Amino acid sequence: MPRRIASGDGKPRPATIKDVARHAGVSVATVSRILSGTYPNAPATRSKVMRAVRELDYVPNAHARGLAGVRPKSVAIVVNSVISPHYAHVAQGVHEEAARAGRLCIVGTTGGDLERELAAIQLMREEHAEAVILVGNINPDEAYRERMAGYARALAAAGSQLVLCGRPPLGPDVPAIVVEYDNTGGAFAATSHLLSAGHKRILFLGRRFGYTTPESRVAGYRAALAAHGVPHDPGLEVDGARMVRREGYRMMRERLDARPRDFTAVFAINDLIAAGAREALRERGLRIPEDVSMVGFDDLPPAADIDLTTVYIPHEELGRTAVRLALKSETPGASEHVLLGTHIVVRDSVCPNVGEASGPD
Amino acid sequence: MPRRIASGDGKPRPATIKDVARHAGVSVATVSRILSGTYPNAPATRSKVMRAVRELDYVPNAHARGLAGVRPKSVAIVVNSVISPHYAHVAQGVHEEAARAGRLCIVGTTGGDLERELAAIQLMREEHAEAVILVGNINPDEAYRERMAGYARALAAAGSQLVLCGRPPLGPDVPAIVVEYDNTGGAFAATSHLLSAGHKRILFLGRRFGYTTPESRVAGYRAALAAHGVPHDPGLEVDGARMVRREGYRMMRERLDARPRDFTAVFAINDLIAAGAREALRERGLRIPEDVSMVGFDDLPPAADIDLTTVYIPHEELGRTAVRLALKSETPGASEHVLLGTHIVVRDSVCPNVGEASGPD
DNA sequence: AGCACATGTTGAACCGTTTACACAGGGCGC
DNA sequence: GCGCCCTGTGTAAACGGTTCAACATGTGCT
Repeated sequence: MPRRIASGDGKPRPATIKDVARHAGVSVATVSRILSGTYPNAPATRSKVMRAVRELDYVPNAHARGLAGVRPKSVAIVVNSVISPHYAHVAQGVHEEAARAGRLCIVGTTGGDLERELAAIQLMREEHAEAVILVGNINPDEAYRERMAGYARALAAAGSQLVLCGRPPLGPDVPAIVVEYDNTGGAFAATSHLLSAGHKRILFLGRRFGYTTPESRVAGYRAALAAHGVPHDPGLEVDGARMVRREGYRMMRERLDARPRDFTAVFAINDLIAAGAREALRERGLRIPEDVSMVGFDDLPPAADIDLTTVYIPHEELGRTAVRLALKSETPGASEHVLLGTHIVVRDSVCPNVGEASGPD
Repeated sequence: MPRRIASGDGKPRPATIKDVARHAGVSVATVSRILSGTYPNAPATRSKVMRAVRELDYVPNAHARGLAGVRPKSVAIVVNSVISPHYAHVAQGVHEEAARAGRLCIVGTTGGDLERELAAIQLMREEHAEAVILVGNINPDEAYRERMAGYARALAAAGSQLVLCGRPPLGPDVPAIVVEYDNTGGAFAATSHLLSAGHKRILFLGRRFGYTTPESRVAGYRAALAAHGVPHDPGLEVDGARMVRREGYRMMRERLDARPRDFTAVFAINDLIAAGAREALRERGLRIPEDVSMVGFDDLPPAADIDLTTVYIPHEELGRTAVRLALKSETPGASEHVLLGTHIVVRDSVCPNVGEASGPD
């Protein structure tokens, strides 16, 4: 039965190491050493102390320990949102690996707002976490680079390892571990898959300038067209804003409203966009894959539900790798660059193209 | 240009409040008071200090502050998994409200394992977070109650407010804020919806004994049958293990393998189960809603994709309310009980039943 | 001129832990 | 019997903030 120490005014307060020391009849140093387990100690003393710990229900104070120079057992992660499946899966990987190493996770969300991201990092500097993992797509303009580089150096000075996850390096002189996945290769494979089925008019849905992830995927799309000797029509690249289902619906619907259909296949920049576009096509009586072929990107839950052929990203592996590398590096401020592979997952959303090279109708 | 203090060996180290004080030519007490903003101070001093803070890129050390008796600005949350949509949405609500209040979130995951949950709480006690929010379904046996009650009191003693989110109270004498949603009412509404369409043989998919959430939903199902004067057939309640898609598929598939179909409608305990069951039905050539009507529970992403009528749970509101109530209560150890409403969301998965009362065939 | 009083600032104690350093006592070789 | 190492323990000084009590300084009142 744990008994709580009563302070002067009768309110219970958590037991401290001093209480344990008094209870066990030893000094605080002895208690500390026995609990840390890294110093020689006599079995008799040890059992006395452990009993006191149990009886008083003592847990060490993380703040005091942190102050005393022990790096806190925590990993910080900054994501756009925790309900966006990609971020959630990366976060899951981070949590798994962190839990395995006995670490807690400190999570900050940004809603895609750069200022909120920087504010979160600032708060995390105060926490002195072992690692600060920034995940996801970003618009890396010059001002951002400047500020983030400063934060990177500040984190290194505070002893925290910065990790960029699915985001390009900040520059050669900025200390950070970078864990990326192969966007361009995945987009190349997806586009090639459609091209091999005979499609030549492939709509790219969700282009977005300035953001690294969409740009890499567009690059893969174009490279595949070039490799197959299919002419590139910029008119087939549709710009999108947010990477959500509704936006996919909007893009496809507006496209179909604006002009006759001039494509036989769609490469959606991610599965959510694909799901939205699919809905807009269905409203027009167009079915997948009979009338229109489609490939997505991400291989997240909606893909399986709608039988979508898509590109698999090792979401959780990204998170796990980020934590592993960060905890491995002794000296914060390490630099490293890892690229994880992607691959295509074939389901039932692509049919051979039997129509005209320039499209149906 | 922030300049970092160089320690003896040349390595940069983060600036401390002493550095700021020296740089500004005042005492540390003055710096502390100006930064906390709660004491009177002269404008001239203030600007001197603020300039020093900027120039040295000073951020306060959360551990030191925590040690000095200021409650850390953080909220802890324990969930089953961060990729399970329900938990993710609740967590999103927690994050939103926490971010609004300038708090970081400390997240622990359990994978549904009670020991890991208790271990996470133990770690969180060390952190002295303002609130510890436990979310989700649980199997509250007596041993669990005992231990959790002990933890609740320990948290209260440490000044942290315990919040149970979507989980029943631990007992009258255990200090905790409880935020639940109306499982029974939602299940009643869903079942009534099917009954009103003329269905009398309604399969309940995903019963699970001992767990609070499934039990409340079964209770709502039975109450609706009783209210409509429809006899209750225990043979229509199918037991499930985990609340995932695969399990829904398994249950429906085994049911259809085992005996002729003796139901015209399905009430799935959640949307994931519904999605899996739908797949198994489709493999048998049974379509929704033409051949079988179906209602789910949760109103999470898969539901919209498969046009599923379902019961809406205020996931994010649960998280927001938990944080709001926890931060509101001055004295940790407050007790409160809130019940949030649910309502049915009608999509396209229910048809009027035109067959026999006892089912088709 | 003397006093009360508000305003700003400071020195120092304190929070709970780790750890460098000092030291006690026992076994051992000389 | 003496010095030595070895093992285990204690003392006290950090760590970086907050805050209480004390103290200057300036202002208005008698």
